[in-house]
Amino acid sequence: MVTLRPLPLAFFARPTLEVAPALVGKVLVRRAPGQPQRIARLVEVEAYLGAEDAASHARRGPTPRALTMFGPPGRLYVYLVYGLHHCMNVVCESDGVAGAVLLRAAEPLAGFAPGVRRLLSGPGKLAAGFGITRSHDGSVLRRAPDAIYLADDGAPTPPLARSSRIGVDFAGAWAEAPLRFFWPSHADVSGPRPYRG
DNA sequence: GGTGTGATCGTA
DNA sequence: ACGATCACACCA
Repeated sequence: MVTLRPLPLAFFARPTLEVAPALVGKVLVRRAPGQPQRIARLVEVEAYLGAEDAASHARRGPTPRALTMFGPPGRLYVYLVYGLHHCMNVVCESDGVAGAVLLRAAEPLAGFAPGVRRLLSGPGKLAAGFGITRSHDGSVLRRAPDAIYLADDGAPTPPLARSSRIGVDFAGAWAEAPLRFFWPSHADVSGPRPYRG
């Protein structure tokens, strides 16, 4: 049994561009009632910035959907995409400043069905794997029954690559900004294989 | 009030 | 390559 050190809220009270790469290799943890504790290691994330970022939900200001992105750091920002899938983000920056990191893919470590390939590869699958829905929007990351949190399990810092973000072709010049951070060649990274980098 | 649109995924 | 499916953002 490894020691899980929860990331303090101060970890997220920093520029989104600092937090995003630092999250690759950290673990996501959730224990829901009557279920085994689920643990997975993040292998792919994307940074979404404020009003200047044409790919970000914050680009139109604090609209009802994006309001959580403008709130205090260390909370989940969850939304529904394409009417079907949920996407799970962690809010960064200080209260009042928009910024969030989209959690895109993770390697299952414990509590998931064994033998399933790439079970958490893709933001929709990652949110579904942890049972995260819109009802979790705005919830604080914390180690508590049924809550979700991010932790450092003492594993060494993984190799890191960056690329443009996925699925944001509508965003003009911002579509090409290298704001996707991932563990290159890791089997659980999302997207077509071999991944584009 | 009506309309267009996605930070995706599975199948063909 | 495409369809599923709907909250939300925008316009009127």
